Amino acid sequence: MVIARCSVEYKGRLAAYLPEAVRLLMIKADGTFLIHSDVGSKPLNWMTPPCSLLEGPDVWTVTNKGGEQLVITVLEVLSDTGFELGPDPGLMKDGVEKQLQALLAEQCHVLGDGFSLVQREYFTDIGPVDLLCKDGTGAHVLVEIKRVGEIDSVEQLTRYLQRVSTVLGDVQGVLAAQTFKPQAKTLAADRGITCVQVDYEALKGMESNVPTLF
Amino acid sequence: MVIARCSVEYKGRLAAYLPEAVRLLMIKADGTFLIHSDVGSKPLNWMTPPCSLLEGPDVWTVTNKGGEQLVITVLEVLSDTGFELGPDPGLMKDGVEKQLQALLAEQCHVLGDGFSLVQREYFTDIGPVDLLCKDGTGAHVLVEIKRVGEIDSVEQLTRYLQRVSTVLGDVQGVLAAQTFKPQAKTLAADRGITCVQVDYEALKGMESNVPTLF
DNA sequence: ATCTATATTTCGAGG
DNA sequence: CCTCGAAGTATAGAT
Repeated sequence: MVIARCSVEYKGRLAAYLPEAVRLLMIKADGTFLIHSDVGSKPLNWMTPPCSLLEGPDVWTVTNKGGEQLVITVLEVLSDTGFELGPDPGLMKDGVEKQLQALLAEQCHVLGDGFSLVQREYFTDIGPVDLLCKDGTGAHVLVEIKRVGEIDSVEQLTRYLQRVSTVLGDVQGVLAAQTFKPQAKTLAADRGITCVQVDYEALKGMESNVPTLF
Repeated sequence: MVIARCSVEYKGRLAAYLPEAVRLLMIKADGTFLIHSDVGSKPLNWMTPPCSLLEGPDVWTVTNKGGEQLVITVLEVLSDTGFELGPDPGLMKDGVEKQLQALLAEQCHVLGDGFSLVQREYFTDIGPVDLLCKDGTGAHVLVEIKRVGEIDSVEQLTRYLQRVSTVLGDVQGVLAAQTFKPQAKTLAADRGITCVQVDYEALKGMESNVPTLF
C-alpha cells in the first residue's frame, strides 16, 4: 500500500486520465491493482489480474493480457507499507434471489389463490422460468422471481409467456419481488401481468413454523 | 486505514457474515467504509455514506440512514494509519456511449446507405431515442447506440419502434454497437432490427480527417 | 429526493 | 473459454 502524489493514464477499452493528486495505490497479493481517492466506494481506476507491474523509478506500468495499460506517474511517495493478510474464508450471503426462489417454490400459495407448484426452473428454449404453477382453476401460471422488480423483469416474463403459450396454451404471468419500480408495475399492468410483493423474512419465518415430520 | 484480525456481520438488504481473518479496514474522508481482503477488485463488504461509525473497544458498528448495519468484531489490530489525501480532480473518460453517440450523429452514413440525421436524442413519452435518421429512400430509422449490444438493447429499441410507429408510421430499427452478444443478434434478427458493428477509433479518426473550417 | 440508464461494471454459474 | 444473469451492484444524469 502506497500513498503517493501521482497522475494516472488508462488506455484500454476506453481512455481515461487522472490529473496529479495524492492517492492510495493498493497492490493485492493476487495482482489486483487499485487506485483510491478518499471519497467514493469504488476505485478511481484499477487493473484486475492477471496483470504485470513494471516498477520504474518514476513511472509504474501495469499491463494485462488484453494489452490494456495503466501508467502511473509517481511524483512523490508519502508512505509505502506492506502486510501479509493470509487467506480469507470469504463472504457468506443469505437473502439472494436463489433463496427467495426456494422459499416461494415451497410456499407458492402466497402468490395467488389456490396456487400449487408444477415445476421449479421450468426450461424453455429461451431460458428457464423460475416457477411453473397452477392456479385455483387449474390454469398454468408462469412466475418470475426478482429481489427488485424492474422493467426488464417484465420484458423477460413477457418473452417466456409468449414462448410457453405455444406449448401450454393460455398462460398467466406473475412477477414476484420484494420491491417494485413504478415503471415495472405500469408495464406489468399493460401486459396483464400480476405483481406480487413478497416478504423474505416472513417467508423464512413461515418455513420454520412448518417443520418437516422427521 | 487499519489492518486487523476481525469478523464482520452485515444486516441490511440481505444478511452476510465474514468469519475471522486478517483484513484491511478503510475509512475514507467522506465516511465510506470498506473491508478488503488481499484478493479481488471489490471489497468483501462495505458501507456507503452517509453512515456513522460507533467505535467501541472490540466492536465497531457502522450504521447508515436506512438502518443497515455492519458490525465488525476487532480481535487484533496490526496497524492503524491515517493520511490526508486532499481533494481529487477526478477521472476524465473518453470512449463511453455518449461520445459514441456524438460521433455517430455526425457520421450516421456508416449506419446504412444514404443515412442522414434528423435528430439526436429524439424524445418519446417512454424515453429518448439515441438517433432519428432517414435512410436513402427517405424512410425514418430509429438508432439505438450501445457500447455492448445485448438482449435488453433490442427490447428497448423494440419499445421505441412500437411507440414511434404510431406517430411516424412505418419505421426501421438499427442497433449500433462496438460488440454484440449472440442472443442480441438473434433476437434483433427475429424483430427485423439491423445490427451494425461500429469502430470507435475509426470513427474518431474519420472525424479528425474532416476538420472544421475554422 | 427519486428514478433511469450506464458501466473498463464485477462476480459466479453453466455450457 | 465464452456467455449469461445477478448484484447490498455504484454512479451520474434527469425529473
